[in-house]
Amino acid sequence: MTYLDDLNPAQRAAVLHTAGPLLVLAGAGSGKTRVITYKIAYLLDRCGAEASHILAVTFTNKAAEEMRQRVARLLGSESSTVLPWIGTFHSFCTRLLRRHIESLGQGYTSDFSIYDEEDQLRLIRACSRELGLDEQQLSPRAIQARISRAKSRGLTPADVREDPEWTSTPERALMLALFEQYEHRLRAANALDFDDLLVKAVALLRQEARLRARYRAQFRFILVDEYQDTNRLQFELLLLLAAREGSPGEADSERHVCVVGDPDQSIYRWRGADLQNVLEFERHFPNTRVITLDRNYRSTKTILAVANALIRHNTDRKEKVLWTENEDGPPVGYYPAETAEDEAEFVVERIRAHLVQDPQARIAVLYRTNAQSRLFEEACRRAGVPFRLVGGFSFYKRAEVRDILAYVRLALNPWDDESLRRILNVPPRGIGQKTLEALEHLARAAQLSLWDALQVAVIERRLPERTMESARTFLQLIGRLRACAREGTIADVFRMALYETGYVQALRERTLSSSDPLDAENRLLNLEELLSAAAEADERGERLREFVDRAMLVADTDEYDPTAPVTLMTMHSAKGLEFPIVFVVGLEDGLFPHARSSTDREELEEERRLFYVAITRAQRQLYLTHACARRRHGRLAPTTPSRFLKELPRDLLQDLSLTERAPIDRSAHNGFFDPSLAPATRLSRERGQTSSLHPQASARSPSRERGASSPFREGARVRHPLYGVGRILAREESGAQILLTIAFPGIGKRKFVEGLAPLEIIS
DNA sequence: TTAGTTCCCATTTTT
DNA sequence: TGGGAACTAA
Ligand SMILES: Nc1ncnc2c1ncn2[C@@H]1O[C@H](COP(=O)(O)OP(=O)(O)OP(=O)(O)O)[C@@H](O)[C@H]1O
Repeated sequence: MTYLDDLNPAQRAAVLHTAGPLLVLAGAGSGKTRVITYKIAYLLDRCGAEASHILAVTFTNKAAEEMRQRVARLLGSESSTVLPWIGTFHSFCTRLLRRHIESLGQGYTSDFSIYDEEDQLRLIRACSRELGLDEQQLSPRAIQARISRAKSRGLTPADVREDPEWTSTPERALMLALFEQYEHRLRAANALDFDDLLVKAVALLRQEARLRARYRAQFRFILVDEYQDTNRLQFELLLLLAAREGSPGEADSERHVCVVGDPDQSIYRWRGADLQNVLEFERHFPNTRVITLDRNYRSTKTILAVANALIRHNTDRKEKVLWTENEDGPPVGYYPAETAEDEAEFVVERIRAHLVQDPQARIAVLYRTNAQSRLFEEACRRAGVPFRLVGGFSFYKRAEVRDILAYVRLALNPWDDESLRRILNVPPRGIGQKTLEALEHLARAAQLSLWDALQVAVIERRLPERTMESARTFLQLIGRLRACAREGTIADVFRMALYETGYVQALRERTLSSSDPLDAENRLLNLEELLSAAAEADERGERLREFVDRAMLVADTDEYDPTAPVTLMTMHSAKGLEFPIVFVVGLEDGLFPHARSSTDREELEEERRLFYVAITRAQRQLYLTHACARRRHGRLAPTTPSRFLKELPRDLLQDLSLTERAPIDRSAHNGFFDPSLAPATRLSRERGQTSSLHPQASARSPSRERGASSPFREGARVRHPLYGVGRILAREESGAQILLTIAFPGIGKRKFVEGLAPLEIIS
């Protein structure tokens, strides 16, 4: 009974309740995730449940992995228990469809490709061009968002004809045509976009009664975390797998569905998350037991009071107040910086102070948009504070990685026109725009895939002689890659996609003679990493398709490393995480709440919930900062503090600009000051902040200090994973970065960015 | 016809 | 700040 003692009575009740539907509604940090985790352990440990009977759904892959580890820890090392399937809805659907999509009878094969947002945008552009639409008028992004929202509600182009969001638009005929074309092309490409993964899984289970019965019998325990942000289709899936069907022979009483969520933390309605899933849960699952948890274990009383005060400003909610036995803790730090650069300096200086005090501290900097990360990255780099950046530049979303993946995806699915289009002339092989257009024309006329069109064009000699040669070589290349995909290891396939395609060769040439050798350098490194990832997957015994699926489904947040001392990420990515120290930055109207979500009341309330999520990530110390002036479109413009700040209790906030010695090194900012800053300076003076608050504008020379603290001195020997051992020839500043020129024997000189490149000092 | 360059745009959040 | 489209040189 040991681990059950870690739970309070309400939590324990939730864990012990294992028959029938259960809805756990609870505030931030009240132990919802803990309930799910413990319940899995309890089911395996005490209820004799088989791992295969349990389906646990989390919001991200990373959360899934963490949960798996926690469950394993609870069960103890002595148990060699197989763990249940824990993952996101999307990965669950992927698995289901890889196995059964052919029964759906819509022409898909189990080799279907998964199209992520980038693929979708390319496809939409292609459709747009084909229909002769004006891109200015209908931005591909907007179309993609709208199509996705419709699909996540389970709507088809036919349904959408009646939908107000669509019929009210002036371009509705065009939009509709585009939607239809998009769907048509996806199907022809044997490809599913993210929404399709859910759409088709629902269709499959709805249509195939036997399959449904089989999975209903298997997954007798279904647990869903972050339930408040599930969409319509995910709810449908839940209904199909777990709602009472009334067919005899089914032991519904033994069936258990447990969903946990917090309506105040619903921050994904903009992409179709539907709170109706929570509100109507009890209607769809009769005899639901509802348990609420309101004791917070995460944050100090102060932080919690601030969070509670904020969220009360939402009208569209059920009142619920969290409490805690934790100590009061320090006041929430508030710092209005003059400029966004100053804000970053302040935050990083504070981080440094915290890390000196407690090297184990885990600190998060949370912002509204990914673009805001840059200043904090630079400030960290300048100060020598190591950090992890989550999101924005996911490894598997980098262009070079996507290019190589496109080769592999094309090898796996010959109908995958988007992948083919992507790499047909990458690296340049003389099959350019005109040839592609000719091929597309042929494909359309003969109802062929682009791949088949290419083959036909070669066989029937429909291309100019020069192009013929390249096209033939290309066809053979993909043919070999395909054979390799069938028989070789994952690493073999990627090696072939890297080298035989000439991709690496082209990049190597660019490291020698191009405008941006550093960029080419970094790309080569990323590809090297991709190859290692492939080799690791081989070692785990993974299949090529699993590896590629995982690459397509990785989310930004999946890169989060819980042991990193400093993490930079969006507030959205921070959902479900916790940190002793949290900085919420950029609290300015227009940024947060974002200008595009400030007018509509519902959208504004979602922004407020987002702030609530951000605040409640903090365990001990919370900082709120903003800048009084910030560069936008390159121009420095004054800003207004976020309206949300006014909603927080004054007495719990401490204005650090009044008491704090400003840790800002003025000398570093000379270049930034220009006349347009004047209003902002005045603004901050009115707050009692004067330039005398910056007495530290000492002669501290940042570059010298950096030089002294860095181990990367000229003459030092370093090891690089790709090039081996070399010697540092030069170390120079270039903007915010420091460039190292390193000579490798037998290879030559290479340039790297200090702190970015995987360099290791050899003493 | 292709490849490289310049210019110009818009710019939230993400499974 | 970067990606994409239009433009231009080979
Ligand atoms: N009964 C308990 N005793 C001690 N600590 C607890 C207890 N319940 C939860 N905690 C701790 O409180 C913190 C928050 O728990 P958890 O992440 O499960 O909450 P949550 O409700 O999922 O949070 P959020 O909704 O903010 O994601 C964790 O650090 C967890 O270990």
